[in-house]
Amino acid sequence: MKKKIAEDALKDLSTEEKIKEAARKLFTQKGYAQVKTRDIAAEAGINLALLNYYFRSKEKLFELIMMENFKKFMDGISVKVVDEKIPIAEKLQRIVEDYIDFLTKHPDLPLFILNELRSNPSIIAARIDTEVRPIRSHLINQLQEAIKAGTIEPIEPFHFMANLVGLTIFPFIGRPILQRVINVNDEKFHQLMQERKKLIPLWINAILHTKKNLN
Amino acid sequence: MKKKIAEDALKDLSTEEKIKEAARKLFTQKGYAQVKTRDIAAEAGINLALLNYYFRSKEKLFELIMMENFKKFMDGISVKVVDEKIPIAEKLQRIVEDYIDFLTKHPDLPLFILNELRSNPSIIAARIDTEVRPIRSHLINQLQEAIKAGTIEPIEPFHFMANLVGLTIFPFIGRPILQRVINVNDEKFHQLMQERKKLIPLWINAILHTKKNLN
DNA sequence: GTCTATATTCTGATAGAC
DNA sequence: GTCTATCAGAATATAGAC
Repeated sequence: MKKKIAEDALKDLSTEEKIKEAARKLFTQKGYAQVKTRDIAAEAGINLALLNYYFRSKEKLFELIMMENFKKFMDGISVKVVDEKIPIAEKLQRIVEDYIDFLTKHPDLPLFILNELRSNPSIIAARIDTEVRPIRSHLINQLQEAIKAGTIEPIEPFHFMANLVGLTIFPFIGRPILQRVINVNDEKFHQLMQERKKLIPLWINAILHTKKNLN
Repeated sequence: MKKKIAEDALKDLSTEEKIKEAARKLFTQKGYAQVKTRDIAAEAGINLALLNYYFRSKEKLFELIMMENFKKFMDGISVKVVDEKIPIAEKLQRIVEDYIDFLTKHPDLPLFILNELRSNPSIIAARIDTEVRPIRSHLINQLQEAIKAGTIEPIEPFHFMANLVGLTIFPFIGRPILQRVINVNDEKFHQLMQERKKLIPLWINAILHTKKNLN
């Protein structure tokens, strides 16, 4: 029984939350400069003055959204990864699966983050050090142990990370161009992303067993 | 013998070219809305009025830059790929090598393109159809022939493209976060990108020989 | 808390002197 | 062709009534 929900998802929220949700949506989609305070007010279905009443300024509101987006983006990775002592191959499966689910729900986040990072590298620096580094260390340590044990071929941690993240995230940020070039509709796209949950770990595994015969 | 070049690379250019170069730099780095006409004038070392004198409006100037950027981005791929009848593995080496060289010279282009594509999908649609599709067709045809011949394992063209482009481009757009997470300096970064010229084709090859045993 | 009206600042574009 | 000064409109923020 489908009730009329979608008409305005903001209906049940407090005014403050309505503004925040409207701002989150627009800022994340378009970035700071493209979004006008009037757009946010219109999207939230409230008056322009209320934005300043609740959040003082456009800039403060944006900072709030940005911080929450960073947190969301980080949490997308960090769960379930650090503590457990399962083998790296299996761990990859979980990471990729979780992150593809996450990206399906929040497809605009990566580009938002990458743009912010370029124009504002310092803001996130501290967060990376405290939040991402531990995960990285854990994963990279496990990688290097496996290399030392001879289970996998030697690989630079940078390459490993770039491959893992690139294979997982890139289809989402390159989606418009990829879908047009390969001629794939939205349904097929999501089906392919589901496939990638299984395939990426397989591929990473293949990469980790490829002898690097440079020159 | 190093002459004092870098102080102002715009020095020898005509006023019109100075403005265009300044606009290219800023628009490509930050996007349309973030850049103010006054920023461009300052960067070019000229007066604000001259921007309108030469280019009529900010929008016209941006469109000019955008088109040139698209062309550059496309040309980065299209050369050398279509006509020749060399095997796909070898072709991949050339594509990846050329494109990494290209991205090293123009590291801001991918994010610029991806942002434009999201906010303005229609503009590029036609260009993709006329310019990228032929290359795609050629490469994908070759891929599917190899699959039919049993030379490589079956793979969705979408996955193949997403992997190829993702592995090549992503390190450049994710550079700020990757470098911080893995703790890699600029020199090392470029060294790693040189390595990837050889490694990515190797990895793609490994992927193309991985049996997809789903479920 | 919410609104309308208005003040203030920013930004793109032009007029007119040189 | 180049500059200074300025305008017109857009965009953010606030005052003040309800």
